[in-house]
Amino acid sequence: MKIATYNVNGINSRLPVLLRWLDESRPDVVCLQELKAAQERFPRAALEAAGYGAIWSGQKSWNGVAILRRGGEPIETRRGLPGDPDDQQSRYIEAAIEGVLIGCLYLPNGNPAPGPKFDYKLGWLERLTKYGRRLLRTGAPVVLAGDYNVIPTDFDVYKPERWKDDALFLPDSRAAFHRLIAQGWTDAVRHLHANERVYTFWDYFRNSWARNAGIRIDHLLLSPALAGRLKSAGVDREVRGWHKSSDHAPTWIVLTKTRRKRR
DNA sequence: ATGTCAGGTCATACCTGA
Repeated sequence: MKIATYNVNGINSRLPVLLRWLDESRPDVVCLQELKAAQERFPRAALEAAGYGAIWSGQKSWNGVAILRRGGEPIETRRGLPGDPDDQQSRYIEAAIEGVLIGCLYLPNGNPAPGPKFDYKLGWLERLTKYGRRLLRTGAPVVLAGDYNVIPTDFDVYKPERWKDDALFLPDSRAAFHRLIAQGWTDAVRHLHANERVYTFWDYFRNSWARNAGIRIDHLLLSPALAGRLKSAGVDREVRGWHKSSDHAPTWIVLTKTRRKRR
């Protein structure tokens, strides 16, 4: 089973890129972030024609998350992260697909820091950590996939000095992310590519893509029940170079099938 | 400090968020 996460940065304006990538990469499950589309403006028909069922949580102008499933409909298990009933931003949606619980998240950017946006980011990360503990206690196979807006280490950024005051790289953000990981999650891409430079985002400024001035902020975290099934992981970085591409590239894992029980 | 996008609007020129 191939599971991908992709911050599309506007699903309607990037639709040709998304459809081309789905056709070429054929993931079984896709977590999308930054739809930037109201609920009724989600391109359901185009995705259905491409062979994908979908659930989504839209929002006008900003945010928005979706889960796609090839050849069927995802079974929705949750929408919205618990812990703050006043949070109106569409940043979390979850589904059960072929025995795996798929959490799709778009963590707040948090800039400028310090400030209310940074506080919101740290609060969101704390809520995610609390919820993550709940998920782990169930013992279920879980993937938490999405745009975390956190650069975990110096090795995940082309030039750490440039990002030292950024909300994606500040010590508070990294410490909170590492507390989440320390619960027992496996950072799938880093686990299989421990000594490789891997980036998932290249911003539109400063010719970043051509210079490979990237950062790694899109992550797939696996619960212990799933870590043993991790077969491969990677980034479809060429997609970032396509015409009218998002500033992120699709990031994916492949899980081995569950072994059939003997009778 | 700069720079590039997309969405949105008291719209064809700015603002915001990223």
